[in-house]
Amino acid sequence: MSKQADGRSVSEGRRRTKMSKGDLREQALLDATEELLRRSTVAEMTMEAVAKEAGITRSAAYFYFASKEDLVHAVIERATRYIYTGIEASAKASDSTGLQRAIDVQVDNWRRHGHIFRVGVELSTRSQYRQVWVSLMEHGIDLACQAVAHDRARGLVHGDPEQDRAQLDAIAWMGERTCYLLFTRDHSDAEEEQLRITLSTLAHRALGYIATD
Amino acid sequence: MSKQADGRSVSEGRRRTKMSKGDLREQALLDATEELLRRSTVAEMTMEAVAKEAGITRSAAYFYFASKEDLVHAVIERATRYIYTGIEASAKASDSTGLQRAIDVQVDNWRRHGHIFRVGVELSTRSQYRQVWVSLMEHGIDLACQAVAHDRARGLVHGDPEQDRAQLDAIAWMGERTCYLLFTRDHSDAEEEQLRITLSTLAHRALGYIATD
DNA sequence: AACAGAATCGACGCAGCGTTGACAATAATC
DNA sequence: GATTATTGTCAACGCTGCGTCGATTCTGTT
Repeated sequence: MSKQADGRSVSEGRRRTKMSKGDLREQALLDATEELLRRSTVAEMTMEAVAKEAGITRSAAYFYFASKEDLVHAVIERATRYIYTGIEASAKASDSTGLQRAIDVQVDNWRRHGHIFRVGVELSTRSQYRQVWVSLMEHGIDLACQAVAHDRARGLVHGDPEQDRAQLDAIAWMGERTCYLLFTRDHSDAEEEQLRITLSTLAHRALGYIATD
Repeated sequence: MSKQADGRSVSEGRRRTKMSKGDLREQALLDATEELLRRSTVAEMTMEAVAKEAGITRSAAYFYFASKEDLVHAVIERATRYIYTGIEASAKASDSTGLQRAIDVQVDNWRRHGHIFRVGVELSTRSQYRQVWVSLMEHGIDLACQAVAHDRARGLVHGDPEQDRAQLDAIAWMGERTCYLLFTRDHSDAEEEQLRITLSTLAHRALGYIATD
């Protein structure tokens, strides 16, 4: 669909890569898209609307992004970069377990970037883009894995670490799915908290954390 | 979108409900759709193709189903009815726990009806159709709940049953998501077995089943 | 035979995506 | 500052695919 091997992002029309005035338009398009996606699904959102919101013509938009999907893809990538740094940052210590923190990070990210994550999930049903979403998840799972390993080193976990990866994999997708369902409908703070507790309890028990609940 | 309050299914064009020759065509359309959906996503599948496969014109198809989504919806409903009966049937006793059986049923259903389930997941990102899929899942969760209650009565589970429902909810969606990911890509039998084990272990530990692993 | 309803089809309108080619603005080079 | 290349813009076009309509044929009933 687009190049990815070379330096730059997956999404460019016929544009050269060089700093210029039009880069503002590119940003404007990304902003417009992200904004519109807050209230519509990918299918509902139209290029006409995006272009209008960004102050240009629909066809002009195709100068910057080769296709609608590429545009959406770019929005996700941009958000992803931002989110990644957030994940690393919150790896600082606290009194709770590393696993607990990993779960908190996931739920927090859904709270803050739910509109983007929602789009990621939607797009992940298209075979060409599934990998984008899966990769993002796997990055999170890697971090969770490290957190659990660290917890083990602190003697917080019993049982063998053989299955940790497989379990965390399943747990992460459980979090994704339940968060998706919660954050794409009206819900109370209490429900969020309840979900956080459920996921936490479940994960700690499953991995063999010594009881503290 | 369509009526649902009265007797019949959600999907009818302008057709009267009466047994006739054209009912065969209706079946043919459903069959054609199910067949095409084995190899395409909903978005990729075209009404032209479905109609051709069923031996009629595209516009003729609209005599039977008001829209493409309604047609797909009908396919899911038909399969769902079939699957429901299968679920009830497999509630017969065995040496394993009820929870184990519930998980086996889920994985088995993905093995057998994966192509339909995949479509359900795809369609569930459309707000109008999410409920269809959620309802199907909830039906399964209800059964799993009963199974666990029964296991408790047999003394297989310790801890309080307070959170059972919430936990099973999360566990079910974990199963859905991981099965979706596995069954929509090439995979070996071993991977299926591994998934089954992971889900099973995780669920039993989380709910407080007495250790047998 | 006559009639009603069931079923079929071709043609139409429409939304939305992506393309093209001509043109304007901006920057680079001399 | 004039020439040229690059960057950016847009209107018009073509295309696919969905859903609709009205005219027409088929089928069974009285």
